[in-house]
Amino acid sequence: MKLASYNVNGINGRLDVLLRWLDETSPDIVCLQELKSPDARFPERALEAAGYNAIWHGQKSWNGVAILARGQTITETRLGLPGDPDDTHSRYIEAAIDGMIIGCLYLPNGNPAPGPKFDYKLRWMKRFRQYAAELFELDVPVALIGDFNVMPTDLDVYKPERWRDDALFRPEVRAVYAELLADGWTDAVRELHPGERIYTFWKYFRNAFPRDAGLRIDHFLLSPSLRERLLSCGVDKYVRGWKHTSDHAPVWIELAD
DNA sequence: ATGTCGCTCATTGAGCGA
Repeated sequence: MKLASYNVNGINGRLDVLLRWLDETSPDIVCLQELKSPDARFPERALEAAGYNAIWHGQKSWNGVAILARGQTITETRLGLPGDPDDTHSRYIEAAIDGMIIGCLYLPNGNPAPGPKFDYKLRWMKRFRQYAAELFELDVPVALIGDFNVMPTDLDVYKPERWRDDALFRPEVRAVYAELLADGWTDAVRELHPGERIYTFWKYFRNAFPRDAGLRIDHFLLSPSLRERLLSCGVDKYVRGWKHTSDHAPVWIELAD
């Protein structure tokens, strides 16, 4: 069973890229971020024609998350991250699929830091950690998947010294990510490849992709029972080289059935 | 500071967030 994460950076603007990738790689479950689409414009029929059921939480212009499943029932278990009724951003959606809980997240970027956007990011992360702990206690298989907008360590940045003050790499942010790991969650990609430079995002400007000036910010956090089933992982880096592509590449993990 | 995108509102370009 293959689970994937893909920040599409506009699901309607890049629908051709998404459909081509789905057709070529056939992941079983897909978490999408940055739909940049209101609910009414989510391309439900095109995805259905490609063989995928879907649930989504859209928003005009920004944010937006969705979960796709190929030939499997998706039972929505949550829309929106709990802990702040005033939070209007569409950044979390969750479902039960095939005996697992799949949480799909688009964590706030937080730039510029310091500032109100960075404060929101930190608050969101703390809410997320608290909620993740509740899921952890349920003792069911859980995967928390998406664009975390966090590089966990120096190994996850092409040039760490240039990113020290950025909201994706500041110590406060990495500390919360480290606390998630200390809580018992496993970073699936780092678990399988502890010493390897792996990137999932390359900026559009300054020729970042050809220079491989990348960041690893798209992650899979696994509960203990899913960690035991983890077989392999990868980044579909070639997709980042396609015309009209997102600034992220799809990332995937394979679990034993 | 810069760079390059998609989206929106409202006209062919500006502002925003990333």
